[in-house]
Amino acid sequence: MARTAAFERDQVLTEAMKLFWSRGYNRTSMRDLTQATRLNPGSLYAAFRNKQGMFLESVDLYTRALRRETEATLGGEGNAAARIRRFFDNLLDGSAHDAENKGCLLINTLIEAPADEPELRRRAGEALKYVEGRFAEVLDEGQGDGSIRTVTSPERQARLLMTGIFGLRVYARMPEGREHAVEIVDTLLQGVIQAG
Amino acid sequence: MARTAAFERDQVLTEAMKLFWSRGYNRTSMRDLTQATRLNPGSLYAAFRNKQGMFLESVDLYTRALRRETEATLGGEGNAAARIRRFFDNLLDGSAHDAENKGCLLINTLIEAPADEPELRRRAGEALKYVEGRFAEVLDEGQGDGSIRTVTSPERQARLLMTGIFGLRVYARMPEGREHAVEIVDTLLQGVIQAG
DNA sequence: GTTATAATTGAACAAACGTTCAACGCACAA
DNA sequence: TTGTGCGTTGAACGTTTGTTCAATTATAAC
Repeated sequence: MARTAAFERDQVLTEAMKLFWSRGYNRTSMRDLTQATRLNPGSLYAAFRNKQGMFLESVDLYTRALRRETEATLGGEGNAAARIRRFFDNLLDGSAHDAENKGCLLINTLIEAPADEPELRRRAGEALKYVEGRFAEVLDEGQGDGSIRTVTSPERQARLLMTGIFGLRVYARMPEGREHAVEIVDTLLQGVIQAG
Repeated sequence: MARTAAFERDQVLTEAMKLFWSRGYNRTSMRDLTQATRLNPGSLYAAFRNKQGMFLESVDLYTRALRRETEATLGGEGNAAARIRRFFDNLLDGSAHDAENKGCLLINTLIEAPADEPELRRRAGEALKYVEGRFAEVLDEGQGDGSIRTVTSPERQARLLMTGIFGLRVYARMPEGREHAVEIVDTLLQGVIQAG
């Protein structure tokens, strides 16, 4: 019936996502996106409607990757404390290898997205809420198996850990901030993981 | 000798700062700034060199206010724990009255400022480092008077509290995030303030 | 009042922005 | 082989961006 698309949608979105991630939404121009994807404006607009459409799908792509990573660390072997430890070790590892210091796309979006574009915030927030929910589940399990402190509810602990992650990503942007990342995580987890 | 300026510099900067604060650097245009300040482009450029100059001075203005607030809460009456509590109560109060949910200009800048403009990050980071330093002093005092836990060094505790503040400002951007602000602060301070 | 100096004005600039669209090209169904 | 439908092309659009500057106005010093 018709001509077939000459590009891989996810491949294009990956390039777009990398740009949005390192430069933010506002500082990423359509010109940048056409160059990075090697697609002409018309093709991009046909496939993604407009710049915001590209961004939303980029965020979705990022979110899927985040969920995979979350399952890979919070799921699997070990007791609850060990798995949470694994999640944070993975976070620290990623941050240490982030030469550009891009941080987390969702958190950046939460801060950068304008108040009059609530859809962006909503999506980013929702994706992060998922991580919080998984934290709460694992913490609850940990309060059962004795690896997690029981002075505070799993939900409150989950919110504290999320706050810790958010704070870490901001702290990492300060001069020499990343040098303290490991230590901050240790202090944070001390308050949640059962000593001994 | 010459004509005198017809505007109050700090008054103009206050308007500029409010704009940068609520809309961010990139989404605030020179046109917005001329309208808000009722000054023509030429006057603004004569007084502040360019847009970045206006922003830097706006950040300075904000920083001065932050320092005053920090002294007003961390200084003054009460033991160390009470003063830190006062700082966070003030933070929560300000956040609750922030109808636009603007958050903190310095933290927003740390996230929004591009990697190729390190001066912005440097200044914002420095201003926040000052607060961290004051935290460390008060915490050290508190470890002496028994109001602050001694399991962790004051410097580490200070970094944890800063991370908590940063995290709170991100958490506040999530849907319904602000509803948990008070509770998150409580959980955070539990780990630092001596129980009893 | 005159003059020197600086502040103010606002139109105008080039560049960059997001977006559109008529023309063209390719692949599939018939 | 041909026709149809959709993907592709890239020049061009109208705005908006940050910034400049010659002309004008106001003030302080004399």
